[in-house]
Amino acid sequence: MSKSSRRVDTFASHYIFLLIFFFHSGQLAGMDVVSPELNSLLPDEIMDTEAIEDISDSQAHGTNTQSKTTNETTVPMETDTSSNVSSAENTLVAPTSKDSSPSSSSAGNQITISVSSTTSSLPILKQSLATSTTSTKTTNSVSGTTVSTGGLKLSGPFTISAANHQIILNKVATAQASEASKSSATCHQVIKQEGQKLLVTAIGKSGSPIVLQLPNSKAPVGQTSADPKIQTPQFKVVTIGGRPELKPLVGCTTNQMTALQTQQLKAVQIAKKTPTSSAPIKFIITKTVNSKGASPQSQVVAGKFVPYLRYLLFYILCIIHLIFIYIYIYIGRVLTQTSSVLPTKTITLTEPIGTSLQSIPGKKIAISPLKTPSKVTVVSVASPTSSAPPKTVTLPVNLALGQQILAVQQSTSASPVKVVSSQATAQNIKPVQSVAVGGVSGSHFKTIIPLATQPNVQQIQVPGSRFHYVRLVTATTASSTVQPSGPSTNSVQTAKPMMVSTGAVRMSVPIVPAQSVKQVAPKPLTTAVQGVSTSQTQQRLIMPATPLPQIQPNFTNLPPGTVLAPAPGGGNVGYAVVPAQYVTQLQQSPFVTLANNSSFSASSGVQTQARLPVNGVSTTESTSRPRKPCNCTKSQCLKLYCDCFANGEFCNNCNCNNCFNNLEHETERLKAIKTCLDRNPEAFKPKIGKGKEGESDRRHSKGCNCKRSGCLKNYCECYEAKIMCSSICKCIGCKNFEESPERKTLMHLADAAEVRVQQQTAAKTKLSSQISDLLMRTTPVIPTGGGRLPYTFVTKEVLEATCECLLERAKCSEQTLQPQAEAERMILEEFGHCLMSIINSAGKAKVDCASINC
DNA sequence: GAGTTTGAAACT
DNA sequence: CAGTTTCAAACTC
Repeated sequence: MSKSSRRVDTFASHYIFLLIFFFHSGQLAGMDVVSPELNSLLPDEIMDTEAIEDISDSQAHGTNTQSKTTNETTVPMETDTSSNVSSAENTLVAPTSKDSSPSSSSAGNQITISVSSTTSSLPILKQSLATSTTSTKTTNSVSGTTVSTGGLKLSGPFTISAANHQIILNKVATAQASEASKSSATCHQVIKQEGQKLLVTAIGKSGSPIVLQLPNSKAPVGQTSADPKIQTPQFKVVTIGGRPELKPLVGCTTNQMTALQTQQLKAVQIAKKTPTSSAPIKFIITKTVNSKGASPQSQVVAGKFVPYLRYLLFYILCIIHLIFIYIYIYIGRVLTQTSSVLPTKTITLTEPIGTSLQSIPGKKIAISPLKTPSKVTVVSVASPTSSAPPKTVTLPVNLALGQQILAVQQSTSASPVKVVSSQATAQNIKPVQSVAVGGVSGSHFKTIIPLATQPNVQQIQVPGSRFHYVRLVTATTASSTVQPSGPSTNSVQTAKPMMVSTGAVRMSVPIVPAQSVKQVAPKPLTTAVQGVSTSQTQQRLIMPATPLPQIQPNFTNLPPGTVLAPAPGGGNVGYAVVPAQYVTQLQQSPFVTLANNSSFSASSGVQTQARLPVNGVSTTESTSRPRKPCNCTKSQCLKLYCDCFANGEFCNNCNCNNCFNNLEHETERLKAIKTCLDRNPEAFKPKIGKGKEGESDRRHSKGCNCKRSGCLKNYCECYEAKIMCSSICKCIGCKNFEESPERKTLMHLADAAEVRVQQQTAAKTKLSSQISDLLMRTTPVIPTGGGRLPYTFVTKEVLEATCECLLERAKCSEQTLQPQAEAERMILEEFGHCLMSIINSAGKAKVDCASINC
């Protein structure tokens, strides 16, 4: 688990602990968990409206008599974790007070409590006003009306059975419930209860859930459990536990949930770690919202839990709100820090028509907000007007990132779009699970915007690889609606994979069709946009925008920080590698460029341009050296005459005229790139490459053709690259070889000049530091007053005077024939007087200086 | 800074 | 592939 996840767990555990503590306190004090006033104040949206209505109805009916009997009898129980848990088949049914033979197979109200092996994590369930705090002792089978297991309380007829490391309390509504639970207190028997169920589940130390099940009594008696037709269509699950994933409550409960129910499940999950248990504990409160099969009896029973559930849900909601606030504060801080560099992006999303999503009005669906407050991922899905059925796309997001998804959906499709968010979140640890992409069909391209990092930085989920941050360079005018627009009409492009290799990381970026890209891009796109950046260094290699076959191999040689930019004009051009340092240009362009966020941040304000590594030589030297601006006048900087263009860079701060080497003329530029590559496929490859075996490590790939310069001037590319001419050079009168005296002389001169420059620089630096040090020593500044320190007043004259005073005192002592000890004392006293005089003088001078300054 | 030189790139 | 032209950097004054 990532740090962020752990942090969230800690964050959530804090509140959960308080919550549980409060519950315990209230229970032990014999108070109602939720007062009527508080209960009335609870917002209705906390709980499902239907469920509340059902419960209210059940309470109004009051047909269930079990609530009366709950207070009458309390069956002390004690959970024997060592024996009962181990016995998988032991079904212990305790006799209830009045209901003689409760049966789990009865269709009446049942409370099924599955207790894990340990009681350390027992939840407190107060079904009614029962206040018994007796510790329970689990026998083989216990039935009763009130059960207290550690902190757990149950009131009303019930049966308790332990099976499979679980203690099952089957609340028996009617006397019909009888032997069946005795005979088989396994989960299946519990499952047999039909109708609505209220499941309060906590996972104990062993991880087994504690299930409080309130089934509806409408189910016929003796009905088998596996009937899915009577299953409640909806559940509301509140899970509190250390492990984010939603584990099956009980085997029987899980079996009851069909796939449809799973989709309709609303889950709020709170990570928690019990202070008393090393293992994470999960409380799962499941409330059915099925209003069809509600029986009066079960409704009454469920109504008893309404205060508790309301209370619990209210606090959980509060916790969620707190976490959201925390997230937003954190994001706000991050955005504030990055807002100066990058503009924030406005993402407007509309709710899909006919969607079956949660009724969150904000058009944003917070998925598992409790997981990580550090990062929030917003997935913007701009759905086109295509009639393609929406497709639920699952994003295997890296868990370590601990991000969250604010899934926002824009879909004009009539088909409902499902966000399998909470469910997936509950089932998996991954905080970011799935995103529904409305209207997207067949797209494997997912875009996630981690707001915590940079507003425009997005992540591309590359299959088989880790997250790759990319960045959406949006248009200057943020559109409120995510509508793919642009002059480009070539929306269909063949997907072609690109291999980007940066060191040990090799990444395959599938180029999806432009149409799909448009859907994920929240900004108007003129064409398909792909950007991949895997490092923070800048790039310098320009790759052709056309889908030339010879281009793709070059991607393997892409330097880190390479950015792929789209062709603005469309046509047959696809992607081009643009310098990462031209983010500002990209930001203002209508194109979308994806790049490494760090590279963007690092290069946003830097005008220096990096060069490709030359034959493995580190680029740090060349990177630090700013590229010289070009002065092209006739080539429009679209030919290899231009160094910028040849180096795969945009012209920046150049002196060129009529420059086309920019994004404004990207079409022409791409055409020029294509032309150059047609002429020479290796035109943009570095000219200085590795030599043959035994030769120098670096040599010119083509060799020079010098005739007059003797290859000893910078006209010669070999000499300019500080390499010697090789056999492939066609130079005439070459003097750029190893034994060349001219070359040696030149090199010596050059070295001497360089050394001289370095020495001068070092000397200047040293001198400067010495001067400043001397100044600091001679005139130290008092930080507060700005005057001189007292010791600076101990000048030579002062020292001489002090010494004279001390000598005079010594002479006096000698003349008076004082003993040596007395003489020394007198001298020391005199020295003290001198020091005091110096200090007083310094103070006076300081005051005077201050007065003068005033 | 203007002019010249030079050689790579571009063109034929 | 060779010759020519174009071009911009390097160089000189």
